[in-house]
Amino acid sequence: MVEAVRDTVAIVSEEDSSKRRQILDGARKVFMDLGFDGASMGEIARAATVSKGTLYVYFADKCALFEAILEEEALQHGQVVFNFDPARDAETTLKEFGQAYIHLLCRPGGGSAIRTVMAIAERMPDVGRRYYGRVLDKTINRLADYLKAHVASGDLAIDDCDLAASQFMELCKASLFLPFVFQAAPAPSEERMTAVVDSATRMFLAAYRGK
Amino acid sequence: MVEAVRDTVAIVSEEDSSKRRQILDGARKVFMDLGFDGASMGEIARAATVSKGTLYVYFADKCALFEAILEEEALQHGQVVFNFDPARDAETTLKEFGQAYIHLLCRPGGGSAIRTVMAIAERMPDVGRRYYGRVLDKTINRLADYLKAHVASGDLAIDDCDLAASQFMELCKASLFLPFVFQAAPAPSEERMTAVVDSATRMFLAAYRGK
Amino acid sequence: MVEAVRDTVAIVSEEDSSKRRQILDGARKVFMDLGFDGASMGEIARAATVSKGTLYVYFADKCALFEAILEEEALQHGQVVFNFDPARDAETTLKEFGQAYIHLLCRPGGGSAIRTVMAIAERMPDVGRRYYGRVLDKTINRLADYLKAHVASGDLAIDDCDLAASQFMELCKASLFLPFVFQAAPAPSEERMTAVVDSATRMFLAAYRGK
Amino acid sequence: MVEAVRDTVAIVSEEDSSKRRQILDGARKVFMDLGFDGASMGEIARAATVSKGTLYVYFADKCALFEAILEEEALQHGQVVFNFDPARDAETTLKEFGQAYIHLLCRPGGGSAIRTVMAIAERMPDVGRRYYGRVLDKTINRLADYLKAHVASGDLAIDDCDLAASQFMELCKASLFLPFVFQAAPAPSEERMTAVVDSATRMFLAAYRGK
DNA sequence: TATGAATGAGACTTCATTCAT
DNA sequence: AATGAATGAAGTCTCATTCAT
Repeated sequence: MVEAVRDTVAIVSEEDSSKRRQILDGARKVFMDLGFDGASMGEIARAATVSKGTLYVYFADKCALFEAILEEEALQHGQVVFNFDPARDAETTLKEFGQAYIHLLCRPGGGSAIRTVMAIAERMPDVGRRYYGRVLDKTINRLADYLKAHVASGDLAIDDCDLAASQFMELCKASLFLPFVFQAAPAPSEERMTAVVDSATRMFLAAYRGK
Repeated sequence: MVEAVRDTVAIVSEEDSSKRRQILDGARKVFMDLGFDGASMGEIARAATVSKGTLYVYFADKCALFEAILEEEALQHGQVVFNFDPARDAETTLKEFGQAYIHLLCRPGGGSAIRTVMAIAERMPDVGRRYYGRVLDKTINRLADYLKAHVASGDLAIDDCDLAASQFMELCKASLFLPFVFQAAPAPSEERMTAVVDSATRMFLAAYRGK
Repeated sequence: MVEAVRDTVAIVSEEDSSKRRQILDGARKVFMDLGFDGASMGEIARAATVSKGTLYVYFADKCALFEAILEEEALQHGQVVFNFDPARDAETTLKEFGQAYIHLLCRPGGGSAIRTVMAIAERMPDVGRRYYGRVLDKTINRLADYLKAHVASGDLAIDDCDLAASQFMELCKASLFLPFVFQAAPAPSEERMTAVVDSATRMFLAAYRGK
Repeated sequence: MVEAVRDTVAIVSEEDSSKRRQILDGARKVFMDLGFDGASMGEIARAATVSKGTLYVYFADKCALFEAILEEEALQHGQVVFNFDPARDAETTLKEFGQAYIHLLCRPGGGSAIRTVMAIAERMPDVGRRYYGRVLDKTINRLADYLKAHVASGDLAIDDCDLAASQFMELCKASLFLPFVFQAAPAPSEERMTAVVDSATRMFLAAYRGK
C-alpha cells in the first residue's frame, strides 16, 4: 500500500513537463514542511532548483501552486484507499483499510497536508471545502458504500452507514493522530498502529455485526 | 501608601487591566479568523481598538500574545469538561461529556483554536506540544481516570483505558468535526450532535460494557 | 588626580535636586555605554530608577539630556587638568598633565564621551562644536598658556605654542588611545601609560627645550 | 555555454554589478553623513536610487552593507600610504607620508569613516577591532617597519619603533584632526597641513635622529 | 521557455514623546 | 512633581510578483 503511494507519485511524474514536475515536488516539500504562509516562493524555487520566475510560468500564483499540490495529494489518497471489494469479508477489509489509512496520516510529514489545508481553511474556505470533498469525504463515501453492501447482505446491521464509516475512521486515529500532528509524540510504531486498528475493528464489529 | 500601590496593582490585574482584555479579545478574533501567520499585528491593533505600540506594552511579541490566547482557551476547556464524578453511571456521564465536548469543538469559531495551533505545530513545536498537553491530553486523562474507576468496580471491561478514552472522544467527532473544521458544512444541529453522541456511547458500551 | 574626578562628581551631586541627579547619573551610564542612538529613554529611566515621564519633567528631550551630560563632562574635564602653575618646571608639569590626560581618556568608559560626541558631530554639528570648544580646545589653550609663560622666561623655545600644546597632547595618546577606543585592546596598564607619557615629554623637550 | 555563464558572472562582478556600486556609493554618503544609526535603509535606498528591496539583494543586512563600505575604505587607505621604500631618506619619507596621511584624514568627509566606526565600536566591537586592524594598525606597522630599517642602518636611534610610528602619526594630526572631526573648523588649508607635518617631522627627528 | 534582477507593499517591532492622574 | 499607560511614526527586513533579456 505504501508502494502504491510511491507508484502513484511516479506515474504522475512521468507525464507532465519535467519542469512542472520539479516545481511540484519542490513545492510539496516546502509547503508541507513550512505551511502555506511559512513557505516562500524563493524557498520553493530553491527546493525545485528552478528560478523564481519559472514558478510563474507554470502557476499563476502561490495559491494556484498550492492547490495543484493538493490536487495531487487528492489523487494519491484516492488511489491508496481503494480496496473496497464488497466480496471481501468485513473484518479483513476494515483492518486493511484502517492500516492504510493510519499509515497515510501518520507517515513522516503525513499530517502535513491535512494540517496545512486546515490552517488556511478559514481564510480560503474554498480550498478547505474542496480538499475535504475530494479527499476526506470521498473516502468516507467509499467505505460507506462498502458497508451498505454488507448491510444489504445482512452481514452488518447499520442504520447510518455514513456515520459508521466516519466512526471507523475516527476510531483508527484514536491515540495516534492527535499527538502526532501536534508534535507531542513521534510517529507511532507499527505495533501500536496495528493494535489500535485491531481495537477499532473489534469495537466497530461489536456494535454493528449483524446477528 | 505601599499597600495602596499594591492594591492598585492587584485591582489592575484582577480586572485584567481592561486594555489587556481588549487586546486579548481583539487578538483572539483575528488569530482565529486568519490564523497565526494571516493575522497581522496591525489588524489585531485595529480589532482591539488599540495602538500597535500598546500591543507590545502588554505582550512581548506576536507569539506571546498568541500563547496568551491559547492559555485562556485551555482554561475554558478545563472548566467545561469537568463532570467526571466516578459515582455517576457510565452512560449518563459519557453522553453528557460527549455533548459538552462536541459543543466545545463545534461552537462557532470553536475549531479555530485547534486548527490554528495545528497549523503552526510544525514550525513552533513547543506551542503545539504545550497545547496538546494542556488541553487535549488533559481531557483524555480525566476521562481515562473515570473509566479506570468503573473498570475497578467491574462496571466496564477495558484493557487500555487511555486508548478507550481517546476512542470515545474520536467517536464523538465522527461526521461532525472534520466537515465543520474544513468549512465544508455549517455548525451541526443540536439534534445531529445528540444523535452522534448517543451512537458513540452505544458503540462504546457495546464494546466495553463489563459482563 | 583620579580622586579629583570623583570629588568633582560628588560635589555636583550634592547640589542639584536629587531626582535630576539620579537622571543624570543613569543617563550618563547608558549614553556612554550605548551611544546616543543606542540609548533609549526607557533604558535611561530604568538606569535612573525613575519613570519615563519624569525624564521629561527635567529635560526637554533626549538631546537636552545628552547635552546636560556633556556639560558635566566638560566641567569635570576642566577641573582635572588644571595644574598649570607657571612656576612649576616644564618636565614635571608635562608629565603630570600627560598622566592625568591619558588616564582621563583611557579610564574604563573614558573614551566614551569623545566617541559618543564624535558620533553625532555630523548630525548635530553644534553639539560637536560646543564639546570641542569647552573640553578639548580649552585644555589646549591652558597648556598653550603655560607654554607661553615658559617661552617668555626663555625656558622653552616654541614658535607656535597652540600647535605645541596640541602636539604634546597627541603624543600622549600615541599607541594608547586609538586601540583602546576601537576596542582593539583593553585599557592600557599604568606602566605603559607612564612610559608613553615619559617618551612624549622627552620628545617634546628635545624639540622645544630652550637653550 | 557553461563558460559563457561563468564569463557573465565574472563580468558582472568585475564591473561591480553597477547596481552594487550604486548602492555602495549611496550608502557611503548616507552612512558618513548620518552615522550608522542615523542612516536608515530607506534613506540609503533613496540616495542610491534603488528600491529598498534591492539593498537586501546585494547585502544581507544593514551591518553587512556598512562593513562593505569599510572594506572599500580600508583598500583605499592601503593604496594611498604606500611609499615606504627603505632606501629613501627619513625626512623626505616622513614628510611625504605625513602629507598623504593628513590629507586622507582631513579630506572632505574623510574623518567620517573613523568617526562612524568609532561611534559603534562599543556596541559592535568586532567592527571596531577589524577596522583598527585593517586600517590604522596596518599603517602603523608599515611605518614602524620603515623605521626599523633605518634604525638598523644607524640612521635613526629608536627604542620602540611601534610607539615611534604611532607618535609620528599622532603628531601629524596635531591641531588639525580634532577640530576638523568635531566640526569645529573647516578642512585645514594646504599651507597649514604642510606646516604641521614639517613641524612633526622636525620634532620627530630631533628626538630620534641617530648620532 | 527560463531566468534572476528589481520592486514596493507590508510585516514585526522599537522608541521618543504626551497626557491624565 | 511624578508616574506609567498609551501612542504613532519610523526602522529593519521579507516576499510575492513583474519584466527585460
